[in-house]
Amino acid sequence: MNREALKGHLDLLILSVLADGPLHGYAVIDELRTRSGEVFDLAEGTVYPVLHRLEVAGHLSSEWGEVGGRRRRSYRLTRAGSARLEQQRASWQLFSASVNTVLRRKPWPSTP
Amino acid sequence: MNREALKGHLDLLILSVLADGPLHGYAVIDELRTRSGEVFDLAEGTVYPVLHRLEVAGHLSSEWGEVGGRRRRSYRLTRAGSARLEQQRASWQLFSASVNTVLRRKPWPSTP
DNA sequence: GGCTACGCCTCGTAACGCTAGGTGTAAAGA
DNA sequence: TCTTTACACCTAGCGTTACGAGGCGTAGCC
Repeated sequence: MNREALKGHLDLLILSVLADGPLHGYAVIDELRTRSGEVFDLAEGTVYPVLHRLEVAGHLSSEWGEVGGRRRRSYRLTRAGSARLEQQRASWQLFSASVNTVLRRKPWPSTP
Repeated sequence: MNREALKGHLDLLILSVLADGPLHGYAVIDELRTRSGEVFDLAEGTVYPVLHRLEVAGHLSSEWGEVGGRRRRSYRLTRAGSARLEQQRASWQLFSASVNTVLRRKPWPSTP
């Protein structure tokens, strides 16, 4: 898979897994890996900055907790985050449909 | 549409339109805009460097010509370019399918 | 004569994902 | 006991990329 393929689509993926309930960062990575069938195996250095960015943007809210002696920061979608997710979904639909259209186009059949 | 959405997918699109026959740079832009229903309206500063990069990589070959007093550089897919296209296609299929899988996943239905 | 479309080019910038490095706890294995 | 692995967080810097802005030149139209 292309190294840059995720660019511009990562927010969508992360918002998407968080739409099914709050998760902490590490769990987001796990969830994405599992759901995608090991295709998306994201580095921590990839995911954490995104979570921070989304929180600053108001699309996520976070809450510190502790489980089994380990600090965790749990993220949940805000109302704005849900709206953002829907918008990103639509954006993805348009994008992928357009790519597929370009890909499917074949040259004119020979008309003898 | 996301500003970065194209990243990592642009080569695929360009190789794809060139698979249906040689085109010069300006025509590539036109073709992509038309095929995508105006969705992909790429800047020249985006496309020309990609064509150069793909040529250096051996995926395209170019030929200068003149039509109506205007210089044109026509690009055509090499054999390596065709192989690259197929590989990129497969890559896109995997990527988009994986994104869709992540998007479609819903929380477990309540089992009362 | 000026504007638009055609047709090519390059430099600089911003944004992004990721590598590499760091901190710390808990559990499992040697 | 010591070390490794998994969990869980963080950040600075790097490389790639698409794109904006600018430049060069021709043809055709108003």
